[in-house]
Amino acid sequence: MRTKLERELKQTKPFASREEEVYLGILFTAERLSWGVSEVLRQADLTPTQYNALRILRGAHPEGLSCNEIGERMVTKYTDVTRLMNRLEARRLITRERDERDQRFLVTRITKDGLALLAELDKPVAECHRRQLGHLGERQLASLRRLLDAALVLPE
Amino acid sequence: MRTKLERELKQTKPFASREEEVYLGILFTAERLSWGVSEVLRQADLTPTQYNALRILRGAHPEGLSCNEIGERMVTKYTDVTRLMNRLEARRLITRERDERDQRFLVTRITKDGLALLAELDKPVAECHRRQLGHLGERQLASLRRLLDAALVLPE
DNA sequence: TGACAACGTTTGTTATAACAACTATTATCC
DNA sequence: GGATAATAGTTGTTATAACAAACGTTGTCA
Repeated sequence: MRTKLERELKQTKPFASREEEVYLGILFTAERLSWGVSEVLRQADLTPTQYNALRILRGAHPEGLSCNEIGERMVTKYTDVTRLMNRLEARRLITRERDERDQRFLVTRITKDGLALLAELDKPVAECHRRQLGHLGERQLASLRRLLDAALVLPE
Repeated sequence: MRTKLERELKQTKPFASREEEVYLGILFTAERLSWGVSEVLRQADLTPTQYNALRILRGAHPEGLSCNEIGERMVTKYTDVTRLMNRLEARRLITRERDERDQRFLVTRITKDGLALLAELDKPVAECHRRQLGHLGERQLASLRRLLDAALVLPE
């Protein structure tokens, strides 16, 4: 039987290889899932990138992080952290200050407003995930987690 | 033990839920995999989006497709097919002509040059996939394929 | 048959991602 | 200790993604 992926992509010819099919499956699923989350984030006027950065800063609260560190922890590696932070700072969701010991570093911290915004989103985001993936159940989610981890080849 | 995902994201706190972990796992894996392919495509000066569109047109050769149809078949749903095609047409990788029967439609077809460019890329792309996913082996690839398909909730 | 809706594509606008060049600060090493 | 490299962040530029409004063509229905 045709997979949902084939139907979605209106694929008429078979995939070139098993690897290619899985590759496209992962990309397509990622696209679908992140689209759902984007919808939720729109109510807070946040892009997925901005949300990701704020989540990272919440995880690093109250110590804060440098720009580079934020960029490296993001799901989609990000090069232009400066302007991303400019926008969040303009909305008072983060603050920035020079590191006393090493003036090159800029320590970025999430603000009370930022934390409050994230708190508002926690439930709707969790519900979105449950709606999109909850039907898989514990066993399949665990399998998927294990296989995705196996798929990740660490950079040499 | 910590997963590769946790290490990659330098995650210090546990994920909010199993669903969230899988969600981030899929997004991160997709990012990693597509980064590898982008590297390969760079040698042909093609973006992943352009490559995806050309692949679709090769699949629909020689009948061709309308703009909307191309946009809908793409892995990441695309809204601005017109300008994407403008760029490909400027490079003589596609041609466009009005449908005789219904002047609203614009039939887009891949050219010989476009087919030749794709043919050049077939082997390096396949090798990239094998490098990135081949180590999983048949069984795990099949499982992953099945689970990803199960994860896809079709739009109602 | 003529107004209106539906459809496919184009265009305008804005925001942001990607890349490289640049500035400022700290570390290294002779 | 001073030239040089390394590091952190900024800025400039270009290309493109996202969104909505507009345009032209075809279908529908009174």
